[in-house]
Amino acid sequence: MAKGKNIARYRKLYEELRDQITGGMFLEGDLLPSENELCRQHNLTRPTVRLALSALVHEGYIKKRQGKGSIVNPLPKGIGILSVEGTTSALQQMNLSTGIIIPPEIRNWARPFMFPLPAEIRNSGCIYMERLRLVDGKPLFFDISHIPNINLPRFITRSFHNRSLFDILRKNYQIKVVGGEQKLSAIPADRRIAYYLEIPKGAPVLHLERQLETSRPGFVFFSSLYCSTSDYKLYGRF
Amino acid sequence: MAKGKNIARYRKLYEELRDQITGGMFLEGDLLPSENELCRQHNLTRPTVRLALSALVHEGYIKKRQGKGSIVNPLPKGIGILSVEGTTSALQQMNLSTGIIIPPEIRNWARPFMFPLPAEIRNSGCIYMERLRLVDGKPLFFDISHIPNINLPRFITRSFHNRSLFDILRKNYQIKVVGGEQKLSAIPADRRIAYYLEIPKGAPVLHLERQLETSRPGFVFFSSLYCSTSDYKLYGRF
DNA sequence: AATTACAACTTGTATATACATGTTTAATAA
DNA sequence: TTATTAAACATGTATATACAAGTTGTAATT
Repeated sequence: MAKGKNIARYRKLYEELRDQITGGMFLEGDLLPSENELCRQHNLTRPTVRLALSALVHEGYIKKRQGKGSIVNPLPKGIGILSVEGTTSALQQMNLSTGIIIPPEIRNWARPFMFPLPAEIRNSGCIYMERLRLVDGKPLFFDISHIPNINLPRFITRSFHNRSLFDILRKNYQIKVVGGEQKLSAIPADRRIAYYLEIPKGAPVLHLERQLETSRPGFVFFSSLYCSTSDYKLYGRF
Repeated sequence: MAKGKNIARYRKLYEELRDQITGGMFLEGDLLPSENELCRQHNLTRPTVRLALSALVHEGYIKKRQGKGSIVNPLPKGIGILSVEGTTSALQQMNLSTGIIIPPEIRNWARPFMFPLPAEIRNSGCIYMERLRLVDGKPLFFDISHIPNINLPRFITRSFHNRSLFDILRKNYQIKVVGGEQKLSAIPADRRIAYYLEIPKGAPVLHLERQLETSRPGFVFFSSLYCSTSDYKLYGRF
């Protein structure tokens, strides 16, 4: 498939600017080219350019000031996880590694599940995956993903090494996360969590359960995350 | 002042639809009037109507499906706190009450503060307030607000009873929260927190520190929240 | 009766244009 | 030199229009 052919022009501009920001081409406080300048550079009109910019605003990469311009926000110094963005994004300088505990495999959906499951999804297989995210060698997240096995060719064979699930879905399958629900709680670590996160049993742990809704109608997926926040706090822009 | 005069037309439509959704005029799964219908009803053009709708999408009130329409999302059944929306919003049916522990008062800013303070804010006074949010009589949140005392006439005398700080800022001062940062951790409850939340000392508690950025340039405010999640989980749409 | 094709309606994308309003800089006047 | 003014430029708001693409119900066809 001629990837990148039928993708909206505002979306391509969004991807380009986003890559430039996360890639360090712009630094905190820098101004993006003005809207009219972007129009000229990409041969677009202002409403189209503004579509791309408002997506960047929405996701916290930039802020806009009338009369001033589009100002690049600081990249999250902690672990960006609470906004719509995925775990690994925008973690340039931190030494983040990923340990695969259970590689992607097809399973049945657990019953009961953390969120009510639509019938189409419950009847499909579930791609199950367990990962441990380490920062500077110290385990920080224990991450369980549940993804409906619907029209995701070659998904299981892809490498998730230091790549966000969000990035893979967006770039390889044109599936964009457009929103979702999350449930958050502070719980004492059980034996298994304590073992993986290398903390005492019973220590406070953040538990985040998320249902991610996507631009593909009916396609939602799920994430369950246990975080040790004794050394690092969870950080997010929104 | 003739309030509601110089406010953008798309913003008034947004407020109207938002009130209708949170007020129960639309139920989960209902379709909003189509964009063209809203154009006719309010004598606007589609780009303007779409501005209002995209704000509702952004804040999780609706989702849109091409060819279908604008579909109303379920109102959060838990406590909506993680998205941009304030604490009290969208809690129609739950019996939420607010106990004022320390009513709004002028203080100096604490040093060190949870976020770095811009000079203009550090030199201004700080409106400090402590509240306890109870659901069905059970304390759930211990909420500390820090607001710069800059051009907020009559702020201290306003009633915060069952009103979200966000609503007050938006409707009385035309200050909209446009984003921010948050730091999240799971900590053991200290004596004071345990006392207010009526839980054992050392029980896991969610700690949420937020810096809220607004549509008024340079105006940010802060919130520090301690939540007991043993009975209710924190719930958010994003 | 079941299927197909189409029409009507929906949101998505994009252009072109205009004026309002906030910010910055440079020219001008005191 | 300092203060004021104006111009240039930034984003914000709004209109008008057009076509693409997804959804749904209906009418025609098999």
